[in-house]
Amino acid sequence: MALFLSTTVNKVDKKGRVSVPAPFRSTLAGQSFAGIVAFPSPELGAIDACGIDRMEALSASLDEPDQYSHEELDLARLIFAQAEQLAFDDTGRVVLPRLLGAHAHISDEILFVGNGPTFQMWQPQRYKTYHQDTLKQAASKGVSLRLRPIPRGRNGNGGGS
Amino acid sequence: MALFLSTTVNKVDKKGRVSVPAPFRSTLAGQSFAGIVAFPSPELGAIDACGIDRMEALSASLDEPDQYSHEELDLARLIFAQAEQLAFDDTGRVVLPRLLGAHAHISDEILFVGNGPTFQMWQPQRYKTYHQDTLKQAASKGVSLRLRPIPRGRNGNGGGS
DNA sequence: TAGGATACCATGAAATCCCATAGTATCCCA
DNA sequence: TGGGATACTATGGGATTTCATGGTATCCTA
Repeated sequence: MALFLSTTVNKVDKKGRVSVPAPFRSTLAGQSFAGIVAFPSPELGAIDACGIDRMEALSASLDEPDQYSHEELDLARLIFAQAEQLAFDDTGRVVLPRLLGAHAHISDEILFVGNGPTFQMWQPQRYKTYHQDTLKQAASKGVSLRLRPIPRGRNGNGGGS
Repeated sequence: MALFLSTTVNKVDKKGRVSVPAPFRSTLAGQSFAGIVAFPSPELGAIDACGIDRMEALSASLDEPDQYSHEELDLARLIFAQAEQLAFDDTGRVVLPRLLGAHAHISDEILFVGNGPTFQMWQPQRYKTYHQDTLKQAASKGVSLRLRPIPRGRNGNGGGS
């Protein structure tokens, strides 16, 4: 299962090329398309991204009847329409399409941030304020995430001597 | 299920490498990633850590509908963003990222504390005062820990699982 | 043929691997 | 039960590989 962690700042060169962080690339290794799928984040001025597998899973689940509301279906269509498949070159870079870069106000620096099953790309400064706002929101509402759900892990660990 | 116990002080060398205590390593043996996942403890000046299985469980639960509030989702993303995957080298060491070390004020010594399903890393001196404060708090309020059935769901929530 | 895009090559810095060592705990055998 | 041998843990340093990044050449399209 794909798991994206950590935060990295990389450069955008004048051709629009960006190195996808190596750890992200290895969590994507083995998927049916060697690259990422990126689309504008619906609510934030950022770019959402994931591997092709997740998009295929989403696509499949859209065919299941009665799983989604009308609004969700509309949103899903929008996402598919705006999504781009960005292939890795042989050093692990992708070319950031103009439109996506513009949506996120990205010029010469780009911030990759892991979101668990997906990741995002931000203009570094804008992410910083978003990050702080999130903390403030959480504090003001008294929310704290104590990693509380422990849905039972997968196979029991084999280690236990 | 992973269980981390006991307390150990180890050294941080000038490359930032630290030996993860051997008992912790065997607790983690058999997980899908040979290493630890570490992220800044939100409130304490310390580092929280666990195995990849726990993060994957959290990640998977994020895709379950209606499990989390909007604020909780945002906060969970923040944790993923700040988390780092630290791989063991062949002698069982990991490299402590600068940012995490700075967050916990760790320079050349690091203290590993088992917390049950997770563990923490502290600057030894700071842990000492935290430890004492905790004891004082407990004493002044007459709190003592008794065993009781593991709560499955938190109160006020559907219960789930 | 011009323009944009893609593939190929080069490089410095940083992370990772590999080897070496000392101290400690454990085991084995008499 | 004592003593030596052995295995393992924690630590240090050097060598090698990987990563991110920049530039040049080639291709396709218009």
